[in-house]
Amino acid sequence: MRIRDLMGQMPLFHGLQEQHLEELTDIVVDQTLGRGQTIFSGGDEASGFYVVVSGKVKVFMLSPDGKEQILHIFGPGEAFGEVPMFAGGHFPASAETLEKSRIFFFPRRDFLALLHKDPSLAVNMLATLSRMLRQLTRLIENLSLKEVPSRLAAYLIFLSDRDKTPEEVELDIAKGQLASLLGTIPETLSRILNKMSSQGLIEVQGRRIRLLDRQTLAEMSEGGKFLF
Amino acid sequence: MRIRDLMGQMPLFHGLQEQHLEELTDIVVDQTLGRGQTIFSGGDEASGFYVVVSGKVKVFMLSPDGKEQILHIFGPGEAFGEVPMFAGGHFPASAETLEKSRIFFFPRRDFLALLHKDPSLAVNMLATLSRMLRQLTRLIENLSLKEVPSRLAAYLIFLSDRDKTPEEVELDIAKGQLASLLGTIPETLSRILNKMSSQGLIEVQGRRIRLLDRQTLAEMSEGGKFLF
DNA sequence: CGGGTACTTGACAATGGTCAAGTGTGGTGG
DNA sequence: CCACCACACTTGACCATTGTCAAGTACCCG
Repeated sequence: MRIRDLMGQMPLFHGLQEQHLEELTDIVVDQTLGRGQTIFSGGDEASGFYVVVSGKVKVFMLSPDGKEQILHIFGPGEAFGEVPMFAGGHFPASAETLEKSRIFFFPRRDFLALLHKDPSLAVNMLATLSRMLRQLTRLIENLSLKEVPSRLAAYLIFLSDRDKTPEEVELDIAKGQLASLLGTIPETLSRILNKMSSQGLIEVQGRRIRLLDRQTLAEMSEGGKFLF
Repeated sequence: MRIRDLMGQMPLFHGLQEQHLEELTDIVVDQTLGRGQTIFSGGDEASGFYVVVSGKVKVFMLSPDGKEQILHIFGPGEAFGEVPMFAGGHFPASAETLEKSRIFFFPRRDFLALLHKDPSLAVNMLATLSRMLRQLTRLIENLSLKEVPSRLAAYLIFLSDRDKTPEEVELDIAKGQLASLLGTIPETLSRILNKMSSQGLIEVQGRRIRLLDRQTLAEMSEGGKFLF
């Protein structure tokens, strides 16, 4: 598929003038990375931002002693690494592929020029950043105000809603990565999955999780402290 | 002071065309609120966003059982509540004055129209949102990857840098609010202040805190930059 | 089939939150 | 000017949640 058409499908570039889309295709850098490749590291000088074409990219931070907190996992059509474009010059977090991924890179200079020319591009970008702010707000809410079981319940409900599979979900990331996304460690996640199973809330078979009591899971995810 | 001049000083409106600044003065709603007044609550429908002219506003979330997590405290010249302007229609968090404050409110409709007309306004807004993203990223890093003493140390160092008072800082918010900003509760904060005192790191006299061992505090905070 | 990674399980420790009871302290009204 | 009240903060005893360390098991890929 042509680069031009791929970009036309990305929300970030919706409603752009044809001429500007063409200009973008001229400045974009197309790259394909294997699984587990580093795209940038926290603190790195930034010279542009990225969009996922295919695959999955995690954006995360590391504590001094190595614990990882995933901020977000980006899939096809989603942009990441925009913050240094507009504030400061370095990345506040790190990015790495979770699987073989195709990535578009947009150099800062050229992109900023285009931003000033096409207001819809700027407004799209504002929408993108706002969604990320909302997202991070939720993450903070979860980390600070809820316990791990609530976060897990919320994630399961979220997955089942997203994939429209009310009674069963399939994790699209490894359990260890899920732990990091939920702000905990694999051991704790494992124990909680176990506990939920023995309480008849779920049934775990590898990455497939059956939601036996969606009702209770939904209540837990609201944050109320229940039986644990 | 004239509204026009006040707005001219706000980073958000820097570099705007004179004509557009004038238009803004026509749509702005000027209001003054006493201490502890609610500006909006999480989940509320949003019809615009806000800028602090004077005073202090906290943006925060509440857990179902009442624990509060402050996301950020906004001072003069800072904008808040922009997320629903561009993504979804409701506020993800709540806002309340910490002291008597003067606030400008910008209605969504008129502001969006202006955004499409003046690219520098859009770019300023991108910068504002990006800074907030960076900030929330740090908050998440702290909540998830550091313990409370580290967060406190980082906050003290941050304050002393910000106010350029290397050996002593004056808290500009109540200790209870500081606890909520650091993702903990007053009791825990109190104990940690105590511990740091007995370790000879600091000396506490009400809201005045003497930094006796800046070196160690800096090491504890690991990385330093904190942006509350 | 072998080797490494991912995951699980157990015993333990510690961080931080809960509850309850003080101790200021500032502001207001008598 | 002082007494009092409300509110912010402190302190102590306790314990729940979660992380650490150390093995052990399952499972996928070559």
